[in-house]
Amino acid sequence: MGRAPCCDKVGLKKGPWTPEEDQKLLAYIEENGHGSWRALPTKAGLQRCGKSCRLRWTNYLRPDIKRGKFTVQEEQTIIQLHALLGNRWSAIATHLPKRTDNEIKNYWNTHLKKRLAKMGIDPVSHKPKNATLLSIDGQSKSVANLSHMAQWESARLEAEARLVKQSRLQCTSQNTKQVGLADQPSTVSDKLFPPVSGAPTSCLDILKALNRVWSNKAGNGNGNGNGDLESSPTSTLSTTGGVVESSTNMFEFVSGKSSRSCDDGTTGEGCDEEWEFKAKDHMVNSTAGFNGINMSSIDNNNNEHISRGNFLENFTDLLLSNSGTSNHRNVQADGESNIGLAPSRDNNSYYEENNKNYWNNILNLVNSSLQDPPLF
DNA sequence: AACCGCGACAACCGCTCCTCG
DNA sequence: TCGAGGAGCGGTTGTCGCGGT
Repeated sequence: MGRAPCCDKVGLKKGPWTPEEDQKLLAYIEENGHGSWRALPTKAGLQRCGKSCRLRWTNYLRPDIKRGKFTVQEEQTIIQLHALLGNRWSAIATHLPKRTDNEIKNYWNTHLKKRLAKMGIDPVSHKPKNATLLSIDGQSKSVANLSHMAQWESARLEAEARLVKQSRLQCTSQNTKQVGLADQPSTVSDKLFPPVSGAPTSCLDILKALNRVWSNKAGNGNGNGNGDLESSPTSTLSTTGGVVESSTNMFEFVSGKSSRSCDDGTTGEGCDEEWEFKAKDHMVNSTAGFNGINMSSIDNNNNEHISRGNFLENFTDLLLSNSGTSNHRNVQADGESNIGLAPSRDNNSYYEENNKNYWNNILNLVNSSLQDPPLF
C-alpha cells in the first residue's frame, strides 16, 4: 500500500534552499519553463525533489509574489473568505493577489486564528464560542444557509481559480517561455460554472444571483418560495438567468441610507450605506432559509449599491480593538460601530449582535467582490 | 554569556484529484 | 473503463531569530 515517492529520495537534498540553488532553479525556469516538475531537478542540476522545486518556485521564487506584512484589507479578506470557504487556502489565495496559499495559511495559523480566538470567535466556525445562544433566534440556521451558499461559492471559486491560473500561465509564458501548463476546466464546478467568454470573470456571481432573486422576492412581497436552500445544490439555480428557487422567511438584512459621508478613503464607492439586521418574528415553516436577504440595495434600475467603506472601517476597528487583551468598545445606536464589543450588555445580546454583524460583514464582503473587478 | 521558550515562516509529507495512455 | 503517474492541496514539522531569565 502507498504510492512510490515522487522521486528517488536517495541523495536528494532537503531543508532550506541555498541562494545557489535558488539561482539555478530561477535561471532554469526563466529559460525553459518548469515543464515536468519531476524532470526539472535533473535538467536544472539540482539535487532536489521535483516537488520541493515546485514548492520553492510557487511559494518563494515566483516573480509575482508579494512579500511582507499583510495589510488590514488583506487580513479581513482572509478572515471573511475563510468563514465562507474554510481551510481552502488555494481558493482563498485566488482572491489575494500576489499572496500564496502557503503564506496565507501560515498567516492564518500564526496570527488571525489566535486573534479571532481572543475575540471569542471560534476560528473554525466563525461563530461565537458560546454558539448555543444562537439557536434562540434561528441564527444558527442562517449560518447553515451561509454554509449552503458557501458550497456554491466554493464550486465557483474552484472554477475561477483555474481560470486565474490559466491566465497567469498565459501571461507568464509570454515572459518566461513557460509552456504547456494551462489547466483545462475539468471539474464538476467548471462544468457548472463555465467561463463566459468576452466578459470579465465576475467573482461570486452565484451569490449575486441569489441576492438578486432574494431581493426581488423581498421587494414584490412574493417571498414564500418553496425551494429549500439547504437541500443541496439541486436547488434550481441559474447563473445566466439568475433563477433561484428558495426559500422561507426567517430574517432579513436591510440596507439603509445614512447621511454620513464616506471617510474611509478606501474605495469611494457606495459608502454611505449602513446595515441593520431585522430578525423576522416568525418562521413560516420549519424549513430553514431566508427570504428577504438584501446583501446589497438595489435601486429602481436594478443597480446594486454595496456598502464597503463602512465595513472596512468597522472591520479595521474590530481587528485593531481586539488585538489587545481587553480593549472593548461601545456599541453605537446607529450601527456605526456595532461590530465592536459591548461590555455593558448581557452575553446573549452581545454575542447575538456580534454574530449577526460578523455574518453581515461576510455578506458585505461577498457583495463587494461583485463590484470589484477581478483581482488578476 | 548561556539557556530556554516562543513566534514566525519555510519546507516537508501524505493524501487526493486530475490527466492520459 | 481503469490504473499509473504527475500535480496540487492542506496539515504538520523543522528551523531560525528574538526576547526574557
